[in-house]
Amino acid sequence: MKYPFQKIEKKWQAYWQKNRINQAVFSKDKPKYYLLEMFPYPSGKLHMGHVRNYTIGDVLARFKKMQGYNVLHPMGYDAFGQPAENAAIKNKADPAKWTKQCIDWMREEMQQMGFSYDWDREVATYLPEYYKWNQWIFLKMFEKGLAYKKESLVNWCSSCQTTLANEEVIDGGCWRCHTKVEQKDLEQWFLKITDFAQRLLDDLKFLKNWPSRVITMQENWIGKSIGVEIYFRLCDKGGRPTDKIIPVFTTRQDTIFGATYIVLAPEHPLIKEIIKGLPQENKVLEFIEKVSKETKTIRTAADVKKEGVFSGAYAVNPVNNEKIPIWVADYVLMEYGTGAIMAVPTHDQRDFLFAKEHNLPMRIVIQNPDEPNLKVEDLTCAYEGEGNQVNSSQFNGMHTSQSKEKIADWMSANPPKWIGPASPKASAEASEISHDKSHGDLSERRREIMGKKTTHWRLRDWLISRQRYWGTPIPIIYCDKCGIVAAPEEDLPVLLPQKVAITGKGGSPLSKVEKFINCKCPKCKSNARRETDTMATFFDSSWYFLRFCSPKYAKGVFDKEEVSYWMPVDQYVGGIEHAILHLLYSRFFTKFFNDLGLLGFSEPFIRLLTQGMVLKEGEVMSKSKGNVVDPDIIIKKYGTDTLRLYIIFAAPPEDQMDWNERAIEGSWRFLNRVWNLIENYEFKGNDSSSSEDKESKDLRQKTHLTIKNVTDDLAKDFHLNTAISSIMELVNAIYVVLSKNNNNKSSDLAVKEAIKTVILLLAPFAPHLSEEMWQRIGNKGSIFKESWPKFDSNAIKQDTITFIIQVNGKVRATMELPVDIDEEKLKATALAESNVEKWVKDKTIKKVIIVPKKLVNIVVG
RNA sequence: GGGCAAGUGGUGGAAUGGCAUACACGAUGGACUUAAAAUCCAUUGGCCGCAAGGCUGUGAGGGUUCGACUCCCUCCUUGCCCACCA
Repeated sequence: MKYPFQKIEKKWQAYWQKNRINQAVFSKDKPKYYLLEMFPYPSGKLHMGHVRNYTIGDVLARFKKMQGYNVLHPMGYDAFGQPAENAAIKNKADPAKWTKQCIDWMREEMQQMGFSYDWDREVATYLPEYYKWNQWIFLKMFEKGLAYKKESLVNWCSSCQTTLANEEVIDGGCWRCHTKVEQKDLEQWFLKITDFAQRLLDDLKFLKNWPSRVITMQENWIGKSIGVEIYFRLCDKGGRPTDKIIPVFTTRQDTIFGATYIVLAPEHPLIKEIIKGLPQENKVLEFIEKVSKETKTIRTAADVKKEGVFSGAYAVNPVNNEKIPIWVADYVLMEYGTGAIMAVPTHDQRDFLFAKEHNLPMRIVIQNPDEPNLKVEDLTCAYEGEGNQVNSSQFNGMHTSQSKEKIADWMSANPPKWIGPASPKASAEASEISHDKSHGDLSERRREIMGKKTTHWRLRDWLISRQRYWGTPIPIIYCDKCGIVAAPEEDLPVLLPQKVAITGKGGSPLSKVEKFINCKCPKCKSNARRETDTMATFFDSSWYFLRFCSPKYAKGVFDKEEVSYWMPVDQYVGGIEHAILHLLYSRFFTKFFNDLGLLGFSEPFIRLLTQGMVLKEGEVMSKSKGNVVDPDIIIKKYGTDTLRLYIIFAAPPEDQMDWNERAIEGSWRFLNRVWNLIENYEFKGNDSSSSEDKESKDLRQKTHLTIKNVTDDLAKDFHLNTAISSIMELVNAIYVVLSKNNNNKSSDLAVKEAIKTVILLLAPFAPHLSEEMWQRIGNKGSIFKESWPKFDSNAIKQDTITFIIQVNGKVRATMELPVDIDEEKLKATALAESNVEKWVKDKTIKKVIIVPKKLVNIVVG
């Protein structure tokens, strides 16, 4: 008989809603458990990726609930963003209406999946009651100097007509539409995430329950390098050192004596000044012009030949007063370090290739201990390894493992070996060399030293301005008299105007809405203008997990007491694609709130599970490939529980899973087998007396072993797929007993216990079926009010064990023997076994290894 | 170029130092059926053998160990992340 999933699923979904089974109530009586899945972008339709993500989360949430935790399991919508705006342009619809419609559809689909969300806590980021707090947070950051406006080269997507954060540029393209990203000079709002770089890096060590690859990805992204900023001095046309300084950053200060030229990035602000009036001027300008036309992707492709030109100018190396030429080349990037490098062709492969190409001088300063007395003429590539210093003045003979530190200290503490004008004073001109304050503060730079130990970060400040309509308005006002002024807190939210013409072209749509733009300056009351950019939507999602704790709280961004109870999130489940973006931003926001004194912790997510993608025949499901499997169709055919079970069973949660239309039949068959356990078996009636026959005992043992295995799998390492295998094994064992006994009452008690256990263990995976069966075997109320079964250690205890008998490590027999058999007897029994005897006779027994309760290995020679 | 994963039957996968391939899909054979579907039963890594049993087998090669899918070294392959990062 097939189980009637249509009826059952509707029935229990209605029951859960009516009885508020999933409502999370603030209560300190029970331990809390906050389980969160990454909220979706409301596209209007759940795809298999969502189904997998939310099923994994739901299994864990329901399991924790049955274990007696007070579970918070909320859901919401990341509702601002370009897709809705683009859909609105396409359909000539209002993005707000469109978004609301999509949310309604998605909510219905999620309810149809039977996910145990507390729907009273639903949040949607496009609602003023939510984005008001985005604006509040922004103002707090502005107040603390963490939100600032700056003109700089930024990533620009011509297709999306907006700027992008560094984290949103993937392989040189826009993360949404893959259009090649251009560099544009624009004035934009940034968040100073770089102020948190050290803490974001250090605190990764607390995230013991995050996948190591996410940790590594974040480490790489933050990208700390420790080195030395070395101060080269620019020479005038007569070749004498001036007081202008060119700082270069290196992590290889041990090679400073081998620096034979300097290279500036083509965008370096000092170049034009350096080349003025020199014969090379035009050639250099032409080169800069040429490079500026290349996209970053082309320029940074690894196999491209390095190109460059001599600037005509020279600089002086502070450690030995050596005059070396300044080049301009495309292999040096303005974004990293100081935009200038010292080139050591003998010990850096890029410099080596460039020097060979342009016939630049080389000098060996590190000798490879395995290949000493290397000469420049013999080099076919740079030697980048460790070794002993040569040609390095007082450091000669020292190994790089020591010299690195020694040279850094020496440069930081000693004056440069200038010849020429006396120690130069800090000049305003010189401080313009640095293009970004985060790369080292020139005003503090001491000119009395050769260099300074410095740390550089790959992490850049977070660009949050978007020239789009569908987002949170940045609450800033521009006044001709007062400059940049924060919108007053009492005026929040600065509402996003309705009925705005959106074309997707020609800058921020809000800039054309006179009513929105024109306002009074909060300070001087004269006419002023509002900021027309909106916030990147990653801003919205960087704190939504906090809002869930008190979603309707009107007096502040969140209720401190509720947050201190529920937070941090105990288990977060989501896609690996957010390994950097969302997860880094959320960590940053949490630290910021912690600094404000609003939170008593600085990491938002204790445990993280990144689920794998759902593929079809090895390919990502996508509309363009036409290989999308619609969850709705599967649900209509097999029901939600089958879909949920299959998606968990098919692969471990972290791995990719390949959608297999046929394999889902197995899950469907299994649920029917479970259903038929009570259809075919007379469950009601008096329990017959417990029997001590072997069959009952074995089944009881299997039941309790299954409880142990499933509990471990769910609690420890997310082995959700094997949890289901264990339940399947138990069901198989029940059928074996039933078929043998033909409903013989002697094993009745054990069978009943086993069936009951199956229903309970299956509840997190197949909640509807379990509820129905639980009721049908005579229980009242929801199964989720039941406690998770506990195994009886006596039932698991075995009297006998199958010992493995090996001879020279090869299995020659297995023997069923008492657990507590003593070693001598075990040895004797094993040796007496006929097959073992065959392998042992005529040979000398060298050794017998006994592993208690497991095996005997007889080593013969 | 650097980093991190992973590599097991026809397929998804299990086993984290102790019986390799649990559980499931598929396949083959059988029962039931007029027939099919559904269901149930049996078999299912390869080779040898009537059988008992044996040999072989977890990407390749080496090592540690009484014993290695598991630990170590070298290499190959695939996936992901970062990348002219100085």
